Amino acid sequence: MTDSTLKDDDKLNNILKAAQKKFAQFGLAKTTMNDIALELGMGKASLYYYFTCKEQLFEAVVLKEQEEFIENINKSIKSTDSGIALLEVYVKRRQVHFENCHNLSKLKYDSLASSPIVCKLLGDFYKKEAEVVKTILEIGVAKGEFVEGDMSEKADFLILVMQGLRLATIKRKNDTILSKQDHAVLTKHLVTTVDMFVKSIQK
Amino acid sequence: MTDSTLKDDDKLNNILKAAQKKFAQFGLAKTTMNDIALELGMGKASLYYYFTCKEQLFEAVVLKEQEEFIENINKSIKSTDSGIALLEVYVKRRQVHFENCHNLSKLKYDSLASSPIVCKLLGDFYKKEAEVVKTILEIGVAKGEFVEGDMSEKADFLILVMQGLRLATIKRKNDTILSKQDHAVLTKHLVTTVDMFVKSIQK
DNA sequence: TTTCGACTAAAAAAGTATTTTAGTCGAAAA
DNA sequence: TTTTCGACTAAAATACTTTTTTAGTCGAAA
Repeated sequence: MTDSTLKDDDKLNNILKAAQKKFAQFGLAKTTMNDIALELGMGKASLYYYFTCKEQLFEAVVLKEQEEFIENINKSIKSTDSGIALLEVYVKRRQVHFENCHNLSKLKYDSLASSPIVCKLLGDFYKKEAEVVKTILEIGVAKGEFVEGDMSEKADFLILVMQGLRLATIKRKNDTILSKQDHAVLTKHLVTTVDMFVKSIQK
Repeated sequence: MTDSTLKDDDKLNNILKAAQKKFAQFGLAKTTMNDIALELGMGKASLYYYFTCKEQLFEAVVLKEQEEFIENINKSIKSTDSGIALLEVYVKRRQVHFENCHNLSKLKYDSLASSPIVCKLLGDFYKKEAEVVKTILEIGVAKGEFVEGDMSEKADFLILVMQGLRLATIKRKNDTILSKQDHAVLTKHLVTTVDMFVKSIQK
């Protein structure tokens, strides 16, 4: 790797970080390319040297967030060999991820919340999650913790319920951003759900 | 009860039915008092003889829907004495209710979806449901089916999960109205959830 | 007691003018 | 050659204005 490539990566990373900050602050629709350029102290036109359009930049930010989360879980998968323990880790890490940097989840009331790019990113995230949970469940089966069966279907179901708990919690709070306390309560409910789920597939 | 009271009730019922039909068709915001009057073949002004405002009429429609559902469940409670069986009945009846006549659930994209009256009605429904589910769970405890504990909390949790499943299902369908098939899949997920829940509190 | 035509005030909708913003391009730094 | 940016445009968002629709009233009539 040459020096110039390193510098390129650094520059790109700075842009992504600035964009992430602004998108998290204002949402996709209300963040302008100028906002991001200003944050970086550079001209707006320069951004277009790195990204062809605003949506591509947003996509890159979200993809980075998603990858960090998934990699994080994958590390745990390598170092833990209990399906039950992994599910516990998973649900808690997931919560931290949503609480801290999930730019997608902040788009609830963004006018672009159901734009093609956002839908695609949400769908992709769900697929990645389903894959990871399926892997965890299969580890549990291999270790003799869980009964055998269609783990793909069970993973989908668990994720659906977790997504639902988040949505229902937000709705009950009149669609406002969840407070620290709300997140804590949601975490408790999620853990209860996972416990219940584990019990239902446990040998 | 006199003849005239009967006639009054009949008239009121007709208005409620017409209003229910129109609200289900267009939602709260897009249904005009004229639409409802036209449906009844009467003048708009006459409606104001029975209801002081549009919101009061809507409230009456939703309250009627809610009462029908709750009464329906209460009948089953009187004729069944197994908590497990009652939960199964409950989840299925609930689905039928949402599928057929839940005017509140059709307001997702209504501009008045978060108006005070709608919020109040949703909150009231949740409280009524929580009460009913708590009663069911307590029957289960009394019959020795379920372990003892805070049944109020457990009822809240179960309802939260059920609400969540519905919301998550709708969201995955890009916030469109659920088809018959979608409802069937949702019902399956709800039943699975209740089974899981029962297993987790079973003696 | 119940119905409704005629009315008003307020809100929604449609239409228009103005401003902002995404994205381009060519020239100039680096 | 790679990167930056000022100046520009077309399109979209916003602000503003006018027109239409609608909730709700009232007095008269059935």
